[in-house]
Amino acid sequence: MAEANYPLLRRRLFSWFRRHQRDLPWRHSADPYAIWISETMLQQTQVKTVLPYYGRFIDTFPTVAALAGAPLQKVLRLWSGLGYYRRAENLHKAARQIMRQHGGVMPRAYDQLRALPGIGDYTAGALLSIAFGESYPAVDGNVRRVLGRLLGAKSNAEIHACAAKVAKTNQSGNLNQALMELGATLCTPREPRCVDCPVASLCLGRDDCGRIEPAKASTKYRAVTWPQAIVVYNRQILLRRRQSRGLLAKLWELPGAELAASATIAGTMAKELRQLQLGRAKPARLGELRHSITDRRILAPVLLYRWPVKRSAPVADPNWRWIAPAQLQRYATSSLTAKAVKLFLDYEKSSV
DNA sequence: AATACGGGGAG
DNA sequence: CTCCCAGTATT
Repeated sequence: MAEANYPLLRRRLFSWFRRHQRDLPWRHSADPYAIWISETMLQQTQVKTVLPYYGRFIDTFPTVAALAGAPLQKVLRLWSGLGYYRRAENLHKAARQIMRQHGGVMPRAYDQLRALPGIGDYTAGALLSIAFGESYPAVDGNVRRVLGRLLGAKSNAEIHACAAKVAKTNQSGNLNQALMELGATLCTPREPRCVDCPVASLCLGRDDCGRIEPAKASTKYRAVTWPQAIVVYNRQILLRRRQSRGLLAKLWELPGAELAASATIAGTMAKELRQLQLGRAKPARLGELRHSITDRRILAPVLLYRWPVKRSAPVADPNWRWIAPAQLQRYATSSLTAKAVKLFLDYEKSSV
């Protein structure tokens, strides 16, 4: 790792960022709470995906107190489709902790921020620098890549040292954002646009990023079949709530399950719908969805079951509920559930 | 150090 | 289709 002209680097980054930064809603706010929400939504999630969620969330929960006072299900509902739902649970939990321990005011000390669930090293640095104007690095995937190419920083320690030097200024929030913005718009993982880069003349990896790019770990995917049951009775469909831990915790979903090895769709659905006593009802197959959840590549056949009208009081379990399909958006669900219900509604519309 | 945890978009 | 990404918490 070579020495760098940090003052020049900071000047170039800052003036480029001032001129070329994207106009994003959270950049209009100086409220640490709003910045916290945006940084949490942006964890492992692209700007374009976050955009429709951010304003809605801030409007509904404008303050720490509003978030802390809301029921978790309402928070999860506003998070539906954004993924990594633990982030929403942690936000809710952290808001309540801030009410208890900090009088409802976002703490501005590193250790206090790190003690909040869902705030790790990156988010703590982002809040300290962007929201509180402290000279603190914020190292995310973009910064890691940018500094790797720009300065040849390889190890974690090197990258942090470089990031800290870049941020060693009273504009650390803007400098940190400039590094991230550069990584998101120009210094992209593939096909970086070095011709437009404000620091290309200082860059060790210019036009040679391929060789400076760290080796990427081989990702392994699992092919999964996960049937989705639309059980219809009296224009309503059946929804159930998932368990409190693990994948899609506490979200509502259509009955169904990941097929175990060597299991069949029919056998799995018979088990999942056992308490409904549908007998040997043969479902109609409305179509197939493809969806990804973390490492799973899901193939989801959507199956339509008609509830036998004569049976009464179908489901007593409070974690199962009949709903009108149009009411789905009142429930916290994953995108897979939303896609399956949409498929059903489109099917109904076309078959009338 | 590995693994779990969503989802959409790029190419 | 494969690969990637504005991370954190758990094991």
